[in-house]
Amino acid sequence: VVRSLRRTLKGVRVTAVRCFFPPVVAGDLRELRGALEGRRLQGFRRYGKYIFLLPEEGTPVAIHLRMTGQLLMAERDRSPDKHTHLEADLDLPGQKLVYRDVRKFGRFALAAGGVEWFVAEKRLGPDALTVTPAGLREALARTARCLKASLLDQSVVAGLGNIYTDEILHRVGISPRRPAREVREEEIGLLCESMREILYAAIADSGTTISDFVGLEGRRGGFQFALRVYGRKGEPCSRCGEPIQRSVVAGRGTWYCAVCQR
DNA sequence: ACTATCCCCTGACGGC
DNA sequence: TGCCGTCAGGGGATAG
Repeated sequence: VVRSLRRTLKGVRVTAVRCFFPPVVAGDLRELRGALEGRRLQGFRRYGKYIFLLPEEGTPVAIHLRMTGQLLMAERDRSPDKHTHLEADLDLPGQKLVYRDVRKFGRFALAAGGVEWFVAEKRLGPDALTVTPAGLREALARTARCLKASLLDQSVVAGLGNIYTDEILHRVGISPRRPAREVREEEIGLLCESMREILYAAIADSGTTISDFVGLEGRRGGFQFALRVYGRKGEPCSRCGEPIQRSVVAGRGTWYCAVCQR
């Protein structure tokens, strides 16, 4: 999404912001409008699951899509549907930026002290694309939780959700139930590599669409067809052929191979 | 201090 | 056909 925002909206000015569902803005809507209206969007960043819009000389805007949030380019004269909660008019002829969210979990917030401040405030750990074994080792060593619960904890590593965590654990051959502190040194290195491999492959495929995710142009991702375990209960493991299992780990549906993952 | 659980919210789906 | 219960999951709040 951030890559698309850069291609489409770099240097574009926001001319007006309309909100149709106030809770989508965490904080004051007037302040959000103040941060965006009349300003050019000069940059876009991502940290973990957060997207940051960086207006010229202004306060960054943090966006979390949660489960079903969508940022979309739309025609200016198109009227908002029941799931559209926020719109930004742009100085692009005939276009606007739309935020839709069926389940209303997603949020816009002001990062008043800047991106780094926001990341610290939210207690986010190292980003999953740049985390080093040293950075992961410490967090895993001092917890009593299982590995899957730790990887889903955004203060341990920022950016992994349920789907990618299952895929990463299958790729490195570790059980989601393994106590985090019992993950060996060389396995921590493999975990870090695997995060990058899975996430970059998913990005190259424009994301994973189980139900709602679409990119800025409204197109579904393609990585759901490359998933090895998530949602594939009973299908043969891509590595050993044994049926994929499903159970609940860390309160989440969890798919894994009981033979390959120990 | 750390961990587990509940809750938000809507649509899809299964059972009757 | 329609009604009801359950499930999906990110993260904040709350309980233990």
